[in-house]
Amino acid sequence: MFHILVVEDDKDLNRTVCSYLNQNGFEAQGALEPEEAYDMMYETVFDLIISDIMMPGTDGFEFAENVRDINKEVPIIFMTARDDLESKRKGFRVGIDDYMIKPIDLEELLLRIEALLRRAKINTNKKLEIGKLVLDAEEHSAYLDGEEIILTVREFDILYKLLSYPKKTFTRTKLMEEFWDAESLSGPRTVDVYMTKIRDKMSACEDFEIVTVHGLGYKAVIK
Amino acid sequence: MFHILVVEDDKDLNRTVCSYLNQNGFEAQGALEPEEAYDMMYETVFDLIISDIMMPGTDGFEFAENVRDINKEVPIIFMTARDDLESKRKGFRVGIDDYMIKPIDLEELLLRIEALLRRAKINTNKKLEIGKLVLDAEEHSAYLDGEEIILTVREFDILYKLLSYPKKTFTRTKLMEEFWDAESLSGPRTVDVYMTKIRDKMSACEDFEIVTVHGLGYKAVIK
DNA sequence: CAGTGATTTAACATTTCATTAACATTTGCT
DNA sequence: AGCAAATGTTAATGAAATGTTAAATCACTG
Repeated sequence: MFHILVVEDDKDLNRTVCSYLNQNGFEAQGALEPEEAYDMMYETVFDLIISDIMMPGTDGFEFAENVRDINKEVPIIFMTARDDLESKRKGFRVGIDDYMIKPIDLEELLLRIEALLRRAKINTNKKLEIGKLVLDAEEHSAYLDGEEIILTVREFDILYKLLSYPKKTFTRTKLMEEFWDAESLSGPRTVDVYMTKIRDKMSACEDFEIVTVHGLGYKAVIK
Repeated sequence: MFHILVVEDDKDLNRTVCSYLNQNGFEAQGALEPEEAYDMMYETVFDLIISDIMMPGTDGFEFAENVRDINKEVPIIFMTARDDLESKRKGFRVGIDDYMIKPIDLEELLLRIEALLRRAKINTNKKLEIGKLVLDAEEHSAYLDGEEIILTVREFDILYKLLSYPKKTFTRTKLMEEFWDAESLSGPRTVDVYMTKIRDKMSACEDFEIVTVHGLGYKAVIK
């Protein structure tokens, strides 16, 4: 559910970190060099990036700056063999969020990832409870008052997103960027159809409402 | 100006950290024990808290939990002599954001504080507060005394603009350039209608006024 | 390859809101 | 005061956005 990008030219370390994260409930993907990372960022929206500093070609600082130009929000953790203050200073200056010295303690990395995601307000808590409604991101299922409500993957994703950020308006485009393949040619009106479906299926739920923001998009409002 | 609370029973270290932060543009205050810290939190709203783990009386974990009960948002950094994973785990579990091992490298502490504040700031919505009126740019919504006032996108945009630059006069043309499509052929009198609508919807708000600047345009004046 | 369910499109219904135009009022000026 | 121009106000209009439904398409499974 949470996508993490690991940029590290050491193949073994890369695989170790990725598989550890994958075993712990994340969707981690590895890139061996910044160029590969850029390509992957076209495909997937990552919730967090872990990057080495010393890499062939673009170094980690440059990479972090480029990432920041595109996305000011995504948390970045640097991983490095160097423990000199100048590197740290440079790293924090280009907008990283945390800094870990190799050898990496994987469990600590996990703790720091969770702390950062929590702070980035990305809910690591995989269950969302809104009154009598429970959304379980793990199971991709919804229960209203204990009774399961069958939602398709798209329906669930959209609803979960909206309810994760109550009152925040999402444009159709934003939602599609997030949940549809990049190459998808579906028109934005598709989203409208999903809203009708979600509203319909959730009509028995009194605890929130999907509100249309005319000219912008949709938002969930908790009552 | 950011307010930082340093909770550390070692008087020397406490003073060292505080004065270093104060020299670097922060308003740091020290508390020698959690009880003192609670008192200070009554007086001041802190933007960040740095806490030792081992302290007489309440320990750092308990302290962090208590702080979290009151304020779920404020970033917390732990500072400790211990470097055992169990402590880290416990710390991150009670909701801290970062963890530093003594002896503290002050410059690194500063970097981490800045990274955390930056992230905390990204997550604060751009809110405009004018007396009892709150405009939330993120939500595109207005609350007067807690009660939501429904505004259309245009109404909100215009009002937000005017209130962002109180007393500055905006011509109809300027406003239209900013919020209308470039190809829009709408006449400038359209803006007048919006002013009527905004004044109407905001009639219950005593804290500001939209003033007509005859021959020029409109401005917001805060009372 | 048929069948099931999810997704998308298309068409039509409905709602919202931007715009205009008409008329009322105010302002600035002589 | 008296006039013209600027602004205030209101309601009606229509274009654009959204809601809804059903049928078409796609993707997968047995």
